[in-house]
Amino acid sequence: KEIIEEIKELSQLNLEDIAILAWLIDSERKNYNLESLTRFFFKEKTLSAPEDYLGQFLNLAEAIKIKVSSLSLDHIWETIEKPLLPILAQMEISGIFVNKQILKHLQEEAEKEIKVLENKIYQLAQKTFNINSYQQLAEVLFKDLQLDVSTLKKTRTGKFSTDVFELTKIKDSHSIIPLIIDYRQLEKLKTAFLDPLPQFINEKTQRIHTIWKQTGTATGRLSSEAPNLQNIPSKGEWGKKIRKAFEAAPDFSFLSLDYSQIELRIASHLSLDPKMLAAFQEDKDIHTLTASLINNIEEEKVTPAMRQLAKILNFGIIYGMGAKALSETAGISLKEARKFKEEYFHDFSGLKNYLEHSLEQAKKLGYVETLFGRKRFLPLIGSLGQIGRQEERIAMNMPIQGLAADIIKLSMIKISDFIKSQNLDDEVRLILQIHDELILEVKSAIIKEIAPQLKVIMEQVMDWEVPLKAEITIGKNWGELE
DNA sequence: TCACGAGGCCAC
DNA sequence: AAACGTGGCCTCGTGA
Ligand SMILES: Nc1nc2c(ncn2[C@H]2C[C@H](O)[C@@H](COP(=O)(O)OP(=O)(O)OP(=O)(O)O)O2)c(=O)[nH]1
Ligand SMILES: [Mn+2]
Ligand SMILES: [Mn+2]
Repeated sequence: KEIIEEIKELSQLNLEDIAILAWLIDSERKNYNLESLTRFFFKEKTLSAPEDYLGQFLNLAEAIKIKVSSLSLDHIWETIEKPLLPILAQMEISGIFVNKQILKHLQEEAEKEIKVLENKIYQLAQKTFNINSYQQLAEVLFKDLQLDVSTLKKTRTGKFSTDVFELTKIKDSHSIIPLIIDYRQLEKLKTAFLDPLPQFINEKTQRIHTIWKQTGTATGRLSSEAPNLQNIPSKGEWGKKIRKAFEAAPDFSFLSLDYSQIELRIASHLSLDPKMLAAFQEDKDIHTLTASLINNIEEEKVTPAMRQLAKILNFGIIYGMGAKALSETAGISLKEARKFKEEYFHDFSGLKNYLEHSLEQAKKLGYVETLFGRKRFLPLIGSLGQIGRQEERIAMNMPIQGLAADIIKLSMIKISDFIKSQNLDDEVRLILQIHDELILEVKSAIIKEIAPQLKVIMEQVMDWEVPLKAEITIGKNWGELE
């Protein structure tokens, strides 16, 4: 501890700062602790004797500073990551209230439903087995019940896949299949959310305090762990039920602001694609447009589920999805998928050119970067085969996903400054960041007045031709935002 | 008892 | 599962 304090004073950096700087240099590492960083930056040496630690750490901090500035990463550090750090620390301290009784109730409800499904499955299988074991499940389906395997994909280790997509393909061949699909979903919600979440509730605060990881991704996004609050279920009846357990404090409400079609808007700005820019100038919704084209219906008839699927298609196509995957995801023929992609990039030819430009830059320089200079190195991009191809897709994705991350981080900083400047610390708190969405806890009495101001901050953060748009929703709990 | 890969699935 | 990408975390099976 003493040593750490000394390091702080001498280098003007603390351990967290060093980790973040190292992450800016090399964003794909698992680990940014001092041991592994020392090994990385002074390749031949390992940690020396304890009495040399201080000197070694100072050397490390110095080496990292030099590297940061040679890669021009100072800007992103000074303007984004450094001011963000205390904001994340405050968000951890704030936490979010979770209603234990609701969770417990849902847990029991899920358990009952799971038991019922379990028994029906055993009956149809005429034996009991562990449904959670896909090996045992595959044996029951394909040996005992003799279900047709001819259409089924194999996993990469050569076994028959039993994932939802494959099960759905054969769902009409036996009444056990739909039950297994339902079982899987409920079991997932129970084991991944309902069971563990109560454990994370802090006794003193009755709130969950996630860990916000500032060095957790290769693109600049945040991640959240213990528990991950960025993947709480949102779809369907159960998603809503679970989110309802996250409640605003008495006299407070949740305010959510989610950027509309964010990576598409960013892509239009970066590519200057005339059609895509025009679409956003006219406040069009490209996810909805894609849904209407795929389903052959009017945009007014597009359901939320259809729009969600179209979202996957839009980003999938942009980031290099193949025609085969497109056809299966969209539920269209291979021929139609090929045609859809062709027309997509014909319509958005400026986008296509931009993506190719990203690829060229990556091949030439060995890295890609965002508008703010956040970098991701791609040492294998020239190589033949699967890994080379994968890095090509990364090269197309990172400058866009990474810029989206830069943008929302800037918004967080501006919103935090706004809260401070207006002396609203007791009335407005940042609670969650979910990649392109901020959730705040705001005194109900002033929320109507605050919401549009925060919306403006988020929408004006970039000063671009293409409008950024943030959608406001408000509610007493996370499941009932309107 | 623990660590790890595989398979799987939740979110953006 | 796949020529979309970014994560975290669950269970199972296996091997120390
Ligand atoms: N590559 C990829 N990126 C995704 C996917 N889903 C979400 N994202 C990224 C791109 C989105 O712009 C961003 C935010 O997700 P949202 O669910 O908020 O979607 P988006 O903002 O596009 O539409 P929205 O108007 O908010 O419904 O996350 C996906 O399936 N693939
Ligand atoms: Mn969005
Ligand atoms: Mn979102």
